[in-house]
Amino acid sequence: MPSKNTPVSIAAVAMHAGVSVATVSRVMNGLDGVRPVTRDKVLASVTALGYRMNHLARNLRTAASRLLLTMVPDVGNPFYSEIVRGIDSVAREHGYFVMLCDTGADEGRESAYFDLLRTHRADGAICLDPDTVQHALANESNVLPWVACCEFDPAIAVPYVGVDNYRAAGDAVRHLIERGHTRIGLINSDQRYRYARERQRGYLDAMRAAGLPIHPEWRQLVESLDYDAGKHAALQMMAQPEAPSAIFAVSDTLAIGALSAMRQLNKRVPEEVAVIGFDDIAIAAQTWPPLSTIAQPMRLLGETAAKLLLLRLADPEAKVQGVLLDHHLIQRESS
Amino acid sequence: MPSKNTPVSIAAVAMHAGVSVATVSRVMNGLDGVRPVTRDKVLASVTALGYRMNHLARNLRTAASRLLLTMVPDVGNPFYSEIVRGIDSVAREHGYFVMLCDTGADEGRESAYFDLLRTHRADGAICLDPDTVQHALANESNVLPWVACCEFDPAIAVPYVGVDNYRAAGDAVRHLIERGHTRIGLINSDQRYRYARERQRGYLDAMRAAGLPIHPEWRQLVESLDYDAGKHAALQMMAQPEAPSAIFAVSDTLAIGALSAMRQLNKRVPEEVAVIGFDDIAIAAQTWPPLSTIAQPMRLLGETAAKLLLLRLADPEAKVQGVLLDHHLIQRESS
DNA sequence: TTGAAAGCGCTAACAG
DNA sequence: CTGTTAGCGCTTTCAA
Repeated sequence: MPSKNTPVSIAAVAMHAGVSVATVSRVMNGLDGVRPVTRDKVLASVTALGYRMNHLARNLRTAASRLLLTMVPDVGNPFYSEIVRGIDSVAREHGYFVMLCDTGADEGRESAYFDLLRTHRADGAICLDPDTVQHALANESNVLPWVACCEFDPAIAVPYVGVDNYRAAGDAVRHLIERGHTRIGLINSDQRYRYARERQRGYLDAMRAAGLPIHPEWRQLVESLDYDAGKHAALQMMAQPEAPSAIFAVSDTLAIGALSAMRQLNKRVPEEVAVIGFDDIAIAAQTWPPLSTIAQPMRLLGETAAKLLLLRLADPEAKVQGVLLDHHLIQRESS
Repeated sequence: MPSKNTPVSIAAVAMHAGVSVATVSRVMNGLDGVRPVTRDKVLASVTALGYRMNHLARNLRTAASRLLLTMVPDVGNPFYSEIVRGIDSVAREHGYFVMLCDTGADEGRESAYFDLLRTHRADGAICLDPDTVQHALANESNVLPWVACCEFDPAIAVPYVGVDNYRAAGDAVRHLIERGHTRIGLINSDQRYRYARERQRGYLDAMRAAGLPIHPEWRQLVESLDYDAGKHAALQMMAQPEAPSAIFAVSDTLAIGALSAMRQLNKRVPEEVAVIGFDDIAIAAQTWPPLSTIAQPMRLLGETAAKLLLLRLADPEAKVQGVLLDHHLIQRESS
């Protein structure tokens, strides 16, 4: 079976089978209205010639690529990869391929990727970038099919899925308070993210509601979500004269960095300082001590985002709603 | 500026500018042989109408999608995500988008993704799947442009990039031996991966070369590379009457799981049992104790793979070689 | 320097 | 049930 250099076209199959291209097309697309005998004849030619449809041509006709774009700020972050898995599974289930793009939360790069949508190389997009960069896409939201995942601004008319970050952060802080802490620090991330702003609001309000003191020095802002960033922030925070006895980090990666800082400082966790994270990524259960955290349903978040997008694709008119998923506290040994 | 529902085509621009579609095409592609006046006229119409080229149509003509496929066994594995970053950066530099696909190391899924190549929806592919599943693609290697990364079989005629797993594993074991260990265990992964088989060979030969005893019970095979798998394997290994005093895990994630197991067993690391991993993912420096490991140049691995593919795309005839990159030992506190 | 026209491989009316 | 035919939006000779 010589692998032909010239890819065989639908016309070649039609000729070989002694039918018209239309019939071949019908068979390839599983449309009915084709006599079994004819179908078999076509199928035989297909295998005989090793025919494979050129999707490019089909897409041009149908104006659909069956490709879904997923834009994430950082593919390396385990939080995002779990979400991506969720997206991928429902996309594949519906015959779509997903194209994963790492934007680095950069507006320019995101816009470049978004061009894939504008130029019909992708049918729809799921955006996990900061809501501040999402705003740039908001104008086109009515004409271009995209949905927001995790990050979203309810004010812009785009379907979204996420969690109630304000309440979740409050839950984390209230948990710390219940454990007897009064000096609670916050390691927060890039304020371009709405989740960061919301969680900070949750932290602040929970502290106030409990009548606890709020020290600006107990709040550290970091730019990236990697372990080192969390470590440095924690080190910084503990270097102060009156340091917190508990730390709430808005991401597990940051919290794990904080754990590492405590080790370096010879502070026992949770006896001397308690730590709680956010997300519940796989490694949170493996750290020392195992990390308490606010779990987000990552997989489901991704699946839901994909479903919302598919809905929007199926019916561009349908006004699809935003949806909030439940979080929950997982207490392990770090708090 | 009303966002038109009907996407404007090249014909619309031509009409608006009072030129032919051919001229518009020339301008869009930056070909010369167009009078500046004409060019400006066209450009003006382009912005006036908000024209964006339909790449689908262009691709059909040029038979190129500017899309590169990257097939990884598990997007959630931090080792792979760093490689993906490398691939992405050089691809983008050359005007390609990369489409990241999670195959789960499943032959069926990989084949489905590979269809994107066969049906012209992607120009080339980079495969990180087990060499055993790569074999299925080997027949088409001469006609379909793809390269292997990390996993590769030198026997099949496909460009590849990776490290010398045999020697690297030997280095890890020799390091443990130098630290005075004689009872060394191996946590190895799925034997469908050539790297797993090579590292095992490296382990075995290094042990033999040092005249050390080899106990089959000191070898644990796991199916997945997640933390839990490493933990269970380590637990299993330590449950034996004569347990190892050192463990070499073929992946950092596995090694981190082993660290977690030692904690549960109240074994001090490295005093009672030493642990060394492989890869040097970001979190390896943050564990307790910080993990010794064999570092792979992950980023460079990805960049090189992309470059090899680009080379193959530019000149399908050129016989591009396989390349091996250097690894190195990083000793931290777990050994 | 520009335009006319022929496809790229496929789908979808519309006929028969 | 099957075939004819007209495009999808673009690139690319070939002529003018």
